[in-house]
Amino acid sequence: MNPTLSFSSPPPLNVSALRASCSACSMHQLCLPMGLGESDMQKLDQIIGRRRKVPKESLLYRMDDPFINLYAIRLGHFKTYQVSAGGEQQITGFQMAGELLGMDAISTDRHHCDAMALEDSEVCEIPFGRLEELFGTIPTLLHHFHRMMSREITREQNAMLLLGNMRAEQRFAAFLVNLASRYSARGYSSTSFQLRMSREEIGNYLGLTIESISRLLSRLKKQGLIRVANREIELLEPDHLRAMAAGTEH
Amino acid sequence: MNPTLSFSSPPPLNVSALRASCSACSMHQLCLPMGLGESDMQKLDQIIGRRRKVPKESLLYRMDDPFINLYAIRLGHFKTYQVSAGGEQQITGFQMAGELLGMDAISTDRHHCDAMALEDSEVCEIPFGRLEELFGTIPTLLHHFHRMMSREITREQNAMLLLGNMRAEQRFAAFLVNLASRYSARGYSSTSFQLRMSREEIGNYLGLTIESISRLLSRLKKQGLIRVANREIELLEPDHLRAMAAGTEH
DNA sequence: CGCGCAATTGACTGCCCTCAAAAAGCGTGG
DNA sequence: CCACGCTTTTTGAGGGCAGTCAATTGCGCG
Repeated sequence: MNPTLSFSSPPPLNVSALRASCSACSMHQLCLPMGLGESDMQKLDQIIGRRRKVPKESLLYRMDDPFINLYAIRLGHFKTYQVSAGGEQQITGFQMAGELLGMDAISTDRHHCDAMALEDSEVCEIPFGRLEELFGTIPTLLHHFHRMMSREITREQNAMLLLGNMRAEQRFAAFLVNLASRYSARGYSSTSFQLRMSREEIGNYLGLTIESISRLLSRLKKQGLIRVANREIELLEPDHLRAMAAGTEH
Repeated sequence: MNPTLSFSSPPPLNVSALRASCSACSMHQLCLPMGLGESDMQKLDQIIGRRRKVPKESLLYRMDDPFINLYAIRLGHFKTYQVSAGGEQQITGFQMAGELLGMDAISTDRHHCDAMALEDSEVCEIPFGRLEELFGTIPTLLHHFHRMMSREITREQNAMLLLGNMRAEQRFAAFLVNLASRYSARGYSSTSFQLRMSREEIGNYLGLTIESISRLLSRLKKQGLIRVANREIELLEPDHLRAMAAGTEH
């Protein structure tokens, strides 16, 4: 073999460079390693599994799959949904970069829902068993993990409030405002972004039909609160939308 | 002082007997100490704070209270509810003995909802800071805690499915079936129990009005699926109710 | 017995769903 | 570039499920 091939200089460092690295990841201020020092972050890097590309519309995991890994989203968007005994599906959340997938699987050691990529995406595998071992030596990591799980709980409580108490218009405004604040936290515009999900998926998540979503978009557009072109959306009156979401607009 | 007073034989053991004790608690197979050995359970006992009685209709904590303790329910029932910006309240769950309250507060260090006793109840205070210290030395405890948080997440995902996808009758059947299985897990009858909450509270939780709940009760009664007398309820056809909840009855 | 609150029942309304058709995107291939 | 087919979205008309409003009944308690 030709000794000039790069095969001949293989410090294991490169291997780990091919693997995921939290310190180099643009999401580390939002994701699991938030608040960790340099050395703790390296320990975390060592247990993080490979990066995995997840093409649009493919499943990261499906319900009842055995639970091995949590997944941190590096790039892209996902939806998680449950399928009821009667075959109906309910989307339980839309996730974006920096968020953690799979925490609902811990309780039964099997995934509790399907997770599908809404666009070509990329995740880091986090073997949960090894993560739990790390918790013993990095209390900061443990505490932040608890915050992330707790955050997931409050997120879903908010969704319950939305589904149980709000009228269609209010739900939709809350949905837009929620997306806006999450993009804002990631350094993107909070007033102008792309909807990564179809009208049908929005409707499913909000407990409404696709027709209702379409009508709501038309109405808000007519009222001058938003501008819409296909999946591109601009919030022209964020304050008004926030008030609408809070139910305090009148 | 009279040396015959019991003061003169004060092994600290008595003090801890006055405090909460997991090993002596009938709920320890369901609650936080599940699966712990004798010595680990004693370590847990040492950090558990006082028992606290919570009279009917009084608040264990309210939204925005600083987060100090988790609470394990020893006895009784609670409801947790959020109040939206518009002042509407949404019940996010009913909790019973062996369940943990307050996990939604970890993410922000403030409670995210109100927790009110539905009847005279009793809880154990669990100082969360000290619990986190224990996690480093009792991996079993940590793992079980994660399961309980994860369980809370799946519980709420199920509630989202219910609120987003089900018709009124299906929601109510799912509600009854859920209560039944939780009483069953606690060694009580799964077919005959007391509703600890009002019709109004049931309706609020299920995203329905009190009138709808009342009509549903009447209809299921007329169909011979249940027997009702005030808050006493008996499930006469649990299989049928399960099928109704699953949406597979026809 | 009478008061107050909770629950039930009935009549009617309205929000959102269902059904249906037209319009707009979007990828493919001529 | 346009034609074509397919999917997604929009728009319209009408219906139904659960909500609203209102009156009655039942139950606990002084």
